[in-house]
Amino acid sequence: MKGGNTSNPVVLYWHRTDLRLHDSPALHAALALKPSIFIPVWTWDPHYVYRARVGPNRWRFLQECQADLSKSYTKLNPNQKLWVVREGPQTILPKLWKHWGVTHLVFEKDTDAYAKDRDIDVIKMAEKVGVEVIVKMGRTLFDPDEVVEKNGGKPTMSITQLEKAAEKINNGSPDKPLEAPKSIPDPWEEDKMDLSSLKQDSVDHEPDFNSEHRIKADAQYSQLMGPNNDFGVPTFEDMGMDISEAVTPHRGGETEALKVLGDCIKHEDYIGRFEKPNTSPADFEPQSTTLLSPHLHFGSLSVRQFWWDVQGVLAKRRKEKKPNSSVPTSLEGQLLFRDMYMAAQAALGHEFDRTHGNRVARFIDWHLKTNPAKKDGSIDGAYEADSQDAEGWFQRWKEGRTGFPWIDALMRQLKQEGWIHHLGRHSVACFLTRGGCYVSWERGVEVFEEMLIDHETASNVGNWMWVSCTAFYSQYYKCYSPISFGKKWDPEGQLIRRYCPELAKFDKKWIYEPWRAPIADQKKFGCRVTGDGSSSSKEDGTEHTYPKPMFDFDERRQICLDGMKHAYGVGLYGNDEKVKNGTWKKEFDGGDRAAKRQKI
DNA sequence: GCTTATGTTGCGTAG
DNA sequence: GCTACGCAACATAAG
Repeated sequence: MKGGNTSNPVVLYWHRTDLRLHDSPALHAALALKPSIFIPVWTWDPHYVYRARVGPNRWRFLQECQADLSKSYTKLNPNQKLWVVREGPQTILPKLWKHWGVTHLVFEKDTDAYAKDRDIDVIKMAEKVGVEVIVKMGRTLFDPDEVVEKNGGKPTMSITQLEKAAEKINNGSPDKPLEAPKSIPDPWEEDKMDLSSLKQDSVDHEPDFNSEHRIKADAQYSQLMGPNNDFGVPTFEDMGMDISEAVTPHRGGETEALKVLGDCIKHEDYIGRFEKPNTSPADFEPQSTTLLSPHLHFGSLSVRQFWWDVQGVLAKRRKEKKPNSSVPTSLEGQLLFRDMYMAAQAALGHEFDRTHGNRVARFIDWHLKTNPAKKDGSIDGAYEADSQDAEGWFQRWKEGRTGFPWIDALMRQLKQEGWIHHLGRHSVACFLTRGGCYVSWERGVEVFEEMLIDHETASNVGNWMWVSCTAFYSQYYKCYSPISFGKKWDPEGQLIRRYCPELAKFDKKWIYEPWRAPIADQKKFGCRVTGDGSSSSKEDGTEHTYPKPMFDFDERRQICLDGMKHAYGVGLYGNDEKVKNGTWKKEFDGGDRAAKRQKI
């Protein structure tokens, strides 16, 4: 790679998945160039804005991360901030290189399949015009590509595989965190920073996966430098969205992330004895886990900082002869799972997030399967509407009106707060797929993608495949019950009372199964169990209603179990020819099994 | 190639 | 409140 003017480097730092100053190997490398000019940018990419499913809560979290980072830059240098430009990186970056006389482009490595393609394009363009590119890994404990290589080129399908691969990289020890910079060089003077003379490339507003959240036309791309021409962080106003819809109590930003981490680390007993299966999915205020996952997603917290802070506590406890929990249920184990999914994603690329063509995804004759990719390899998100029942169940699941209070409370918590406990995710995911609705895990992935503030493609897709027994895990006969699983953690039904307030007065005897309460009791508790929970089914008057269960769970569990057993017996995977050409149906009684399943 | 143990986190029932 | 076990039984790694 030919460098530009290396004696006076003009460094463009491209923030993406690293909204922080602490422990950023890429930022460290950028500043090590001793830039004469340093410009940290964020490209407000139409691909993410329109083609990723993002709900109001995650937009808000992202904006808080951007605003906090911008403020931190300004604190170190009053001339600095995060410079947000409104255009796709593939078109705006070459214009910026030219306009600002950039010699070096520096960014953190990404594992996402779309991001990888995008970065390859950008690197090629940079090389063409003599801009030197520096890419550093910093998003995971270990470089996912290196993990894959040490795993024999195969996706990591168990935590043991991940650990063994990590052992070969650095004796299983991630790099130590780097200090945040103490100073930041200047950008160009105001006149040269101004981009008014640049022509903005046209932006494809359609399809807009997030249109349902827009209350008016958006003006995100009205000006390259934003509506105030100040490179400011986009607002809900710009996006045509209503900020009052973003009701999550969880706050974004590096400052907040480091504060939460610091508070967690102080509780040494909690850190040392942490076992995920023993943390309650029903706890709120405070939650039973750290809530640091959204910060890991946006990079407002470095995962290696988290890892080594935890290691510090564990070492201290070992010295004090206090017991520590172990992988995989410990806190370290949770972070290793994240790396495991990242490496699986890195190995599989575009195959990873769908069934079709996926070599590790079992083929199961789910309802509402994603349609196969078009000839050009693209998928438009459409799915096969093979069952009206399943479509209805899917909508009721999504909206939290299945008639099973434990499921509905969790789905409403998810929608309101953008976060639910991992075991709560298991519970609702099992219910949608192999333990209730027999709907494809691909539908669940999309709903979580939209709603979760900590949405990480690798972990989200990986966990959906896990829980649906599509990959990673295969004991489909172990099924979460929407009644007894919640009861075990929360016999009083506090979570249900909070998120399904219409049931708040129910006796604990009925709170998980309100349809079984005698009518007289329902009247006494001020809530009738009737209808399907849709707005049209609600009776007028002051009395509350809660929907009847949408099916008999025990019956559905049996039907699902039978379906899974058959699919496992057939043994097809997503990359099988029969899956690709549709002849899989012959193995599933000519495609009749789905029809039979509905009639039961 | 065989057997055996293990695998992030289940449920329902019996004692 | 706790533990043990049947459930119906897969994939993978280790020996």
